[in-house]
Amino acid sequence: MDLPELESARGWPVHQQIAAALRSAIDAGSYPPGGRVPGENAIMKRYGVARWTARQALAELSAAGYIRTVPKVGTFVCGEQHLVRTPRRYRRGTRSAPFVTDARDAGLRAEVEARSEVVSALAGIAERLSVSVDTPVMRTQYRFLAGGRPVQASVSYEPHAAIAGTPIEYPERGEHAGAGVVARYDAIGVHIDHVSEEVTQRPPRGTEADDLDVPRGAHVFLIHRTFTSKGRPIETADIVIPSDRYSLLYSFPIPDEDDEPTAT
Amino acid sequence: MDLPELESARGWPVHQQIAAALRSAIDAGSYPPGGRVPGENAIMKRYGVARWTARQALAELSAAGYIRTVPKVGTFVCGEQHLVRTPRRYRRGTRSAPFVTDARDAGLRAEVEARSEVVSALAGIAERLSVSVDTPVMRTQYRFLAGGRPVQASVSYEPHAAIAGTPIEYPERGEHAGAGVVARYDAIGVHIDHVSEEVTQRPPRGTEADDLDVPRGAHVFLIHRTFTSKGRPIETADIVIPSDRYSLLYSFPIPDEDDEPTAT
DNA sequence: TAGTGGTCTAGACCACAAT
DNA sequence: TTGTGGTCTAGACCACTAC
Repeated sequence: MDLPELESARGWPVHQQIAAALRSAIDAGSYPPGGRVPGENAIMKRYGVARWTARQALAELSAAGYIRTVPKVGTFVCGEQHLVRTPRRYRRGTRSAPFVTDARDAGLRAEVEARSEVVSALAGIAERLSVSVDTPVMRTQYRFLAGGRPVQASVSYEPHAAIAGTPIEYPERGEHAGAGVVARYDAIGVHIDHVSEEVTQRPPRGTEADDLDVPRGAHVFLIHRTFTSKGRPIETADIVIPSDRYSLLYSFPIPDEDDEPTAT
Repeated sequence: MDLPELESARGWPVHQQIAAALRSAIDAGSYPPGGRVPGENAIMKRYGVARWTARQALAELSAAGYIRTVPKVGTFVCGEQHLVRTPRRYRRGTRSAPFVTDARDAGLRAEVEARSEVVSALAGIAERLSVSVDTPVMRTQYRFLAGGRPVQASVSYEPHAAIAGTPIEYPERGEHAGAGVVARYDAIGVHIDHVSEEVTQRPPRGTEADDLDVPRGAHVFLIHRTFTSKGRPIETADIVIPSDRYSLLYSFPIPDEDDEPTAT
């Protein structure tokens, strides 16, 4: 317990002072990555504060990705394992999905689970795919694991008519299983030439916190991705990524003045 | 006070039940956007819970962007004003900065404050600009307002040698004030052809919460952007954006197999 | 069995705004 | 003045984990 005293008796809230003390102790290396950090009870004793105060301090560091609190086990320093998601890898000719390459770059073993079924398009998806409501679409639910831990989940939608009876009908089966969307459609002669991704961010919902192992207070990225070929939507997906262990890297050319705008 | 009873007496934590009740009341339109929502004290009375429990319920909705709690004033439903940041607009030939166009699209008046000075490059910036430490760089601090409210802040760095004595030396002065980076450098014959943005996300730090008017529990996007010309870094910036009122839209072509990789 | 964090109660004082 | 949310105390019970 080498937490420093709280000096600054200014008007600062106590929980912020404690959070600052703990943060600098971690930065100084007093608590090595993966190691145990004083938990609620320890902080209550150390500083003579109530549980609420201790928890507020820990919640602040937890949201910032400094620590991770495991219910009934303890509180630990987060190692800085940082995966980078690289949509630039949506390039043609890559055999494996972009995710697999990203994970290997980080030195992690990658696994992908997928499960497909044909469903009727709801309004939102129908609009994104430019089809009418109730059109049959192939819905595929993915779960991506790196180093044994889940790091990404997504739900993909493709108009069924475009792939029915082709070798890529079921994304998780056959010769093209595990390939990225661009490579899969290349296999049936559909040349995907554009992607658009809308990035937002929010706390985990429903079972996302459990499924993706999102620590308390941390948020997830939500990406709405649509692939198009000559302006026509080919596939759209909702991608959920825990933001505490991922960053998103976008790298692309600056279009010239005379380029035509593309669909949103 | 038309909050429903809590039916589900299952093992669910009370604060989650209250949050769910309040959320559905908002979704159902019981509390119109901008209107007042039951605060901590009201929830304590309505459901007979302690302040901590009430606050946890409100914190959940606040982090999700449903409500905004203004200290000592009250708790209010967030209107869904959604700005879209569109780096696709880094196109050549646009007179005004991309931000201004984004804000106008949302029907808001845009203002930009900027302040420049020459400083010595610290290690991180020096690396991103491929210059040595202590090289003089022009640092510009921006603050962007839409409809009178701050919605974006950034710090930009450019090697001073490249712009010293040119009409674009001070980004906020002269004929090219208010132009985007691409247009400014076009003015001195430097053709920026590529941009890379790394997106992360975290709670607001220091004065960011106040400066950008980030509600309690909400997070900000942090973008590290670098413009390059023929692979050589021209400008790099750290951009901070409140994520509760912004989404990021990336739209770009899929490179072909034989394209060369670009610098990270 | 001892320790952990998760949840919750029942109070309290404060500064500030009056959406 | 009244009501608001911000902060805090001092307890409590629980389920689960680690040893």
